[in-house]
Amino acid sequence: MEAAVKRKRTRIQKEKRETILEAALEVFSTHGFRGSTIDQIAEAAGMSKPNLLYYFRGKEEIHETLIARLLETWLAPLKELRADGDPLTEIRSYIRRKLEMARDYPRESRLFANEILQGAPRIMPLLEVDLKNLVDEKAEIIEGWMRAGRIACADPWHLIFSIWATTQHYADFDAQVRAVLGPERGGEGRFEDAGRFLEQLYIGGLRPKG
Amino acid sequence: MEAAVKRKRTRIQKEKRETILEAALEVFSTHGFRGSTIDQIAEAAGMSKPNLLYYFRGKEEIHETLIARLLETWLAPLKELRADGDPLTEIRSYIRRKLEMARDYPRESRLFANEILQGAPRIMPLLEVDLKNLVDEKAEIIEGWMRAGRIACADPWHLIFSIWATTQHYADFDAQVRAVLGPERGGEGRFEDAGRFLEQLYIGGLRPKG
DNA sequence: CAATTTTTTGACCGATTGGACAAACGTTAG
DNA sequence: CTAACGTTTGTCCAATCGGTCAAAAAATTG
Repeated sequence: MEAAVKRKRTRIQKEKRETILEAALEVFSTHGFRGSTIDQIAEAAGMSKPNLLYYFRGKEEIHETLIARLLETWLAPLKELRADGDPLTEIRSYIRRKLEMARDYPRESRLFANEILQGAPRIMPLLEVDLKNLVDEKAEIIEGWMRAGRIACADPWHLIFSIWATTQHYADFDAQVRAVLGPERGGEGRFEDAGRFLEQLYIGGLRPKG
Repeated sequence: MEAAVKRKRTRIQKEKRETILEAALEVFSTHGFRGSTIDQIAEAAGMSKPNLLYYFRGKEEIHETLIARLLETWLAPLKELRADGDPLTEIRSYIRRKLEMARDYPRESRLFANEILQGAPRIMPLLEVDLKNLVDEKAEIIEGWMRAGRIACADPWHLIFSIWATTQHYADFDAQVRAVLGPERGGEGRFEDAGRFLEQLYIGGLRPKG
């Protein structure tokens, strides 16, 4: 209670909130926001609906908490791109990190994709500020490499978009990827195959001419 | 009525069904299946809910009709990939066609993305048969080009995935692309920029070594 | 014109939804 | 023990959902 400003949470509150968020991630990522019900989340979290609503004010607050926390995780790989590294190595590492995230955190990727797909109504401000600033900053770095002739010239923003697209594809469109590859080729090896392909594509496509 | 097998539709029925499908595409693509209501679709189509339900048996049937029709449109660009053409030209044309579809039919792309994101519950059989067969066939062609040394060797399935991902990204994640590019760079020119970038990436990445 | 068929609508229904609430339960400090 | 606190639950509610239905209104046909 208090003035709602003070964050005084008991141990149980912290634990239960985590349990709920974990369950909500599972449910939201597979059914979308409107497709998910509080009952579903409550059941997945192993508690009753009123009990869940004791820890979160409502469905919206759960979703907001999840998205806000997710954005940090999502920006992290790009933040690691360093201007003082070897360009091709830096880009290759970034692709690898993003692909690992698609493999290890597909639910987070799908939650994010769901939100963007529907116009990002709940996070547009964050995208326009935090994400845009980060991308602008890193695009600047990449552009510097290009001007120095260390990699081929290309639009750095669209380069970043293409890396997002190709890597997250394996999380967001997993159902389609599996369907097309079939049971044999669609196993766990698909991420290694994808990694090899993407590395070759980007190394070849970005190697400076000459 | 009749035996339901015979398709005897009056002029009004055909027109109204088209109006409904157009409205449903708009609504479904921005809110997903569960996020959309019949009332929303009816209002977007300019008619009452019972009137809409006079032309379609239910929400599910509208969605199914939409998806079935969409799949044809969606497979078409890949079908045009011809084994007897110049490899790099064929691939470049395919990328261009897909990018044009993302630009001109973003709602269709998002409808499809929504469905796949949630595990493709309604079209998995179609993916496993129609889509898989088509991709396998075209992957075979691409593999032939690679064996002949006409383009660099790479996994043809993942090559196709990457083309899907990078082109559809501009429709599915349009909100994010616009947010990052900002008002100036995010205008209509973004598709031309994307086209130039992707062409360079794939031409460079697939040019045979030597 | 009247008869018939197609189209449209207002009223309604059962099910599900997000959420409220008081009562009950459990735990711990005195 | 009791009082105070945090936690949990059963019950209930208003709103919304997909869908039905009978009857009105148009349109078509004779």
